[in-house]
Amino acid sequence: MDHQEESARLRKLGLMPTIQRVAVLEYLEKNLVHPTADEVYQGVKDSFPSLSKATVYNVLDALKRAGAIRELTISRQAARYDIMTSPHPHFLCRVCGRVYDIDLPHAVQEGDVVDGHQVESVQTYIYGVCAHCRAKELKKNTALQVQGEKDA
Amino acid sequence: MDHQEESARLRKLGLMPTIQRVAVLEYLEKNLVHPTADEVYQGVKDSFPSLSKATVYNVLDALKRAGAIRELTISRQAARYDIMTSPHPHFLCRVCGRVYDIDLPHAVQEGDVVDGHQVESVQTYIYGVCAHCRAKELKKNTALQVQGEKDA
DNA sequence: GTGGCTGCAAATCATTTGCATATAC
DNA sequence: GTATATGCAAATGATTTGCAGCCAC
Repeated sequence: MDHQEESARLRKLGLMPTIQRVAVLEYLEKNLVHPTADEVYQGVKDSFPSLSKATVYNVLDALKRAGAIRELTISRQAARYDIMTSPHPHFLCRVCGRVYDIDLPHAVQEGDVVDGHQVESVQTYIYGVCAHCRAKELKKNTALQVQGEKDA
Repeated sequence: MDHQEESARLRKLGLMPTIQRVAVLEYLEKNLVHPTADEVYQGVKDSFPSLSKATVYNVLDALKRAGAIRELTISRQAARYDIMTSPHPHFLCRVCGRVYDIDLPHAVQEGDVVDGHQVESVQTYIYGVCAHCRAKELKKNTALQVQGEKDA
């Protein structure tokens, strides 16, 4: 795998294409599950053992300020990162902790003015139980109910 | 000031009406600027010097789980707290750091199901420059422009 | 060359935790 | 009296910072 594409992308963003930046960008392109800084670090370190976590934070910050990625504060515990695409809501499952992309428009758009405030970016975070975990809970409850009927 | 009202409210929420809980609830009712845990602590401590910050965190967590307040993760630095009202977006000014309430409906409502995911709560965070800071920047730019014209 | 980046370790700071004491009922 | 909450101090964990050495240009 050559990294020409990522290098060119970084140059266009006005960022020096260091090996670390290429590696982080590549990781984010291949892992669209909204990883935390630590997950990026763990993932990239495999193929790049000398990588420092401080560098991961530096790179993520540079990419964020260059507009290549978005930072999600959907969870209080740790920021998550997402390759920049058209703005869309995110869903955090309180059971499994996964973050899903939601394909809906925001009510407010970047560039709008609301109540006199200039809008530069928008994030919508939705919290609840995801389809996957709902199905599991349903199955468990059905099993319990069957058990209860046997007991009765 | 009696605290009968807050005590009754706490009881209804299923929470023991301790002095600390009454004080925190009262503070939140009077300070609708979305304070951080530390701001609540500093504010309440004035009239209640023995208060511990751990207790503030405990109380905020109890109120949150009882559904009396909402926790905002609009900023990565610290959570902010808001007396529970009908859901509405919040705006964080990157210049002054203030958080404003925005009177608009969410695209997704609590209780909805989106992509099979059960929605329990929704937060919309809007980032940019607030009306107040925009006005200030405009004034400064105008002054600079006038200065530039003098220089020319 | 040299300015910007990386890597390391230490510092920071919000939040959590353990536990002895105090309080609400 | 007992279960629950508080207060203190120490622990945790994400993020930041300082700084010496390294790399891209």
